[in-house]
Amino acid sequence: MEYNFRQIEKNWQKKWSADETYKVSNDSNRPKFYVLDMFPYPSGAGLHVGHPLGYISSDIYSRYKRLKGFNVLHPMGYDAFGLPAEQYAIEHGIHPAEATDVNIKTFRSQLDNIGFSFDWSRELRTSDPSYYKWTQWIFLRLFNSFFNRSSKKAEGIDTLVTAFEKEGNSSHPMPNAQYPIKTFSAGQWQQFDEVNQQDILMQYRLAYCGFGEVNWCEALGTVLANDEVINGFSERGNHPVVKKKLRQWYLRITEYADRLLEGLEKVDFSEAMKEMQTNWIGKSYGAEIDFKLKDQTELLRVYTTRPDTIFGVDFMVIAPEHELTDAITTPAQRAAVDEYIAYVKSRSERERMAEKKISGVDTGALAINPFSGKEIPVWISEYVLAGYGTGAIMAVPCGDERDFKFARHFNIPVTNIIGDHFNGAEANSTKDAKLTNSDFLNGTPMREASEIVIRHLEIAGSGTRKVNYKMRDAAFSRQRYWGEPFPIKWEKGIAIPLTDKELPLELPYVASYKAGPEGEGPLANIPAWTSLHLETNTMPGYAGSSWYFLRYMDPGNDQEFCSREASDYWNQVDIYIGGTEHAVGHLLYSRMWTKILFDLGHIGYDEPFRKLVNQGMITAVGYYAKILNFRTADGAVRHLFGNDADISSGSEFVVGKELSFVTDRYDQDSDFKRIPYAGKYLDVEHRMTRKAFATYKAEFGAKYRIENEKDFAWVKGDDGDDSDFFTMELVSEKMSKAKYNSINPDDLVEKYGADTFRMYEMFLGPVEQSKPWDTKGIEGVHRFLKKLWRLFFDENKGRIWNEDAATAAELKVLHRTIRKIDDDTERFSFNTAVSNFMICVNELSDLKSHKKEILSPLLVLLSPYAPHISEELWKAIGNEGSVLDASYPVFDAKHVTETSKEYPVSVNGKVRTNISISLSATQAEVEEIVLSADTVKKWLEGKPHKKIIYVKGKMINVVV
RNA sequence: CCGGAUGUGGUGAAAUUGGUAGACACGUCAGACUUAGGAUCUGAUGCCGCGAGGUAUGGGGGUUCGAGUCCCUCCAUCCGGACCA
Repeated sequence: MEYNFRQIEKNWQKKWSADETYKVSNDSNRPKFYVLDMFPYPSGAGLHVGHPLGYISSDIYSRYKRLKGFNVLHPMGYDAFGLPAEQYAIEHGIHPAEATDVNIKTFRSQLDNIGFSFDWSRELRTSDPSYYKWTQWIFLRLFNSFFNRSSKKAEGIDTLVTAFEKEGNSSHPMPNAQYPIKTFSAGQWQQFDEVNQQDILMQYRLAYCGFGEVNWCEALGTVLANDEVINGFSERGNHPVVKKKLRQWYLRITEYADRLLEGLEKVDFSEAMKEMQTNWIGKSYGAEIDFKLKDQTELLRVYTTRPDTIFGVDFMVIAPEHELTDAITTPAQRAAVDEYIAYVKSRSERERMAEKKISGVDTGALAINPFSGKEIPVWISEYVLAGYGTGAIMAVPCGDERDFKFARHFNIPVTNIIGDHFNGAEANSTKDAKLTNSDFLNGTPMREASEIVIRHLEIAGSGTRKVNYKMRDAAFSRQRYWGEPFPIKWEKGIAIPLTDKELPLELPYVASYKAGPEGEGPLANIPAWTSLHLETNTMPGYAGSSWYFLRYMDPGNDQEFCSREASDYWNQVDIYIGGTEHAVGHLLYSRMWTKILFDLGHIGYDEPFRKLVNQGMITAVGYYAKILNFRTADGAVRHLFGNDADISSGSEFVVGKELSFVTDRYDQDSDFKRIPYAGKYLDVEHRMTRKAFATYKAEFGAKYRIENEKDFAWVKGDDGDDSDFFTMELVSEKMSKAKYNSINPDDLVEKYGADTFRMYEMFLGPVEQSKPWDTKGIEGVHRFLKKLWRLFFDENKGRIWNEDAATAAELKVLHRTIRKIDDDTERFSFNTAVSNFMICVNELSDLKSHKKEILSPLLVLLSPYAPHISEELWKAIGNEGSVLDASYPVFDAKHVTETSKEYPVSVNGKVRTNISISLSATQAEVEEIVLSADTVKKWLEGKPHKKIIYVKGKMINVVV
């Protein structure tokens, strides 16, 4: 009887599915546990071996918790709406709905292949009307609420209207600093017409519509959120992104900045993750200072985090787009300023970011230092951004590098306010100096000075304490088709929300999803849609994923997004597993939505994820032809490095630019030639021989096109073709279908089985760590499972397991394993757990142990990792029921206690020998034994020992 | 430039609180069984050395009886964020 994993795995998968083994009830007297994976976007490429890493971890943990007596929720679904799906659809000429359907089928079959314990009866997809009905419903809650800054929580917009009617907006300051109306009284409110009133309310709503600079991506034909733009290019597709003013929907996430920061203290995320979110929110403390301008009535307001440096201000810089630029420019500087503004306008965002050239123009205006009365020139320069702070800065060159470079470039004199800390050659941003040249602050440590300055400013009325955030409100609309329609219609410029009864507002089926006539979404092309004045934008990808963890709790509910009973029972996600790439996007948005739903009383907690585990990325190995060895006409062997070597005339072969392996667009600019999946054809020195290359071509040639091989320079060795070779470079790179470097789990499951695959993925290393994929090592894990099998069955003899009583040695092995596996699993150390299984099976094999008493508990331990083989053997040795419902073995210390220990004995810190000593030995006894040992005597060389360090159960060290 | 993480054999990696560095595997080498093996089993395998022994966790320094682990400093790689005032 041999280990026929294909048969075994298929059988059990069928059985588990038929028995609904993984169906989870909301009604249980066992404690709950919620394990969630970040659900995938079902791409056309399917899963590669990197994806299941997190899923396997969560699956092991879920099964482990189940054995430990918990009612475990472990669901899976699909993030099916969004840009990538639509791009894919356009590229392949298929409707996104169909493409998504096909892709999901592929995903599902790949997932099923690995034997996960997902409760598929709870599957959801964000593009399903029964799901996005509730996304729209939550959107309406956001639309109909505002952030009350006094209570620091979301409240219904009707409370705000009541307040306006009674007292204007005196208790609820206008959140939008750019809005023309800042304050109004109850009387004024009554007199505004409806459009006006609605417009004001729009400034308060948590989901609001406004005009704003957005990240416009021409190639994708849409607006992107800040986190979807990387260095001026789209995250998806790497297309250029420009700033553009458009009517957009936004989420007022800035109001939640503080709550999002505070919340980080009560969740178990990695420090790195918290740091990333904190940086993204970018809270800074400082002051807004109003500078009077000489001969002008306007005030120039700046934001600074360093009010303590107020006496070091040598010039002011305002953004070229600043609203005061025009008004304050003196006639003498007019021409230069106009010219500079024209220059700035001609430059793209990208150019401005890329180039570090110092540029700027003096406006001729003079600002007046509120304390010293010093007159300070006001410049414009593109290094100051209109969008941050007030779009103007007070420049302190001795303490700020950019300011210093600017001052030096334009010969502006620098005031030193930090004494010895400033060397005149570069700025020093220290906070540890005592101030100099600072009037009443002279001698004050900088850290104390900020407070003093702010107090003085507030008394003088020329400044206020101010907290600033880097984070902007999140753009929440896309000019695209494949997303949730907004449940909003427009009448006379007023956004009217649909009623809950009108939901879902279904996405109409269209044959073509090209952009609308004026850059709007494709929905603008549908007369039936526009005639109802419905909003033509759709929601972004992160809408559906911001609350999906709640839907799993109560997936079929058509009355509510999730019943309060269900969300109270399952509560927060206990373990959330996914990649770091969602650190700022998805995680911040879902945390915000959770807080809003909590504030409005729909759920009972305001953080969605109690603990977050970030799985590392599995990288691929890329193979590049690096060194080519070739023979020239004069017979010399030469080495050609990549394709950048210049081949002198007279060589036997024409090599160089013509030499190439054309495989994909990524190698166009590379110095090396990519040869996909070359791994198993290389020898230890990463050399590809001519013979191996011929085999390679036979297998992959048709698939990946290898061109111009005739120009390839093979080295002729003395012993024939075998010694012809070229050397390849191996590099780590991201797995992607386009790079022809991804590995499909299906292939590995087919060859080794799901259990082997699962354990091997875990065996690679710690879950959180990124690591390269190398298929070679999988054999070792497969051998382990076969070896396990042989504890039960012999190829020839059949059954060899028996029901004899276990020996002390066997029990010791078992209980050591129980302790290790339990501990490792609990702390997500799955790689060491796999090692410990191997050690256990090796030891049992050495003991020739085939006893059910030992093997049964072992199978329970193993079942989270390798469920199929565990279930098969569990049944084969005559156990009742499923191993999945067995109870977890309990560690008993009495089986592993030792009476003596083989101590490493060191002399002066170097281990010289091992001596077995009873664990109950006293210090004096140990000293006597150690000193009488021959080896120790030898190393002491007759010298007296100074002292003997004896750490019970650990080691002994003799100090001379 | 700022922030975070990581540096251990040919490779993936262990070492939970400062206590025998390299567990467990891959690979390699040698051997056994076999018609054959890409099956299975046994042994060896950080480096130098015939050996005794020496030496070794990115480099340098420190604390300690004892450091991969703690402290200082420098270097390298990866990942984020970057004209953020």
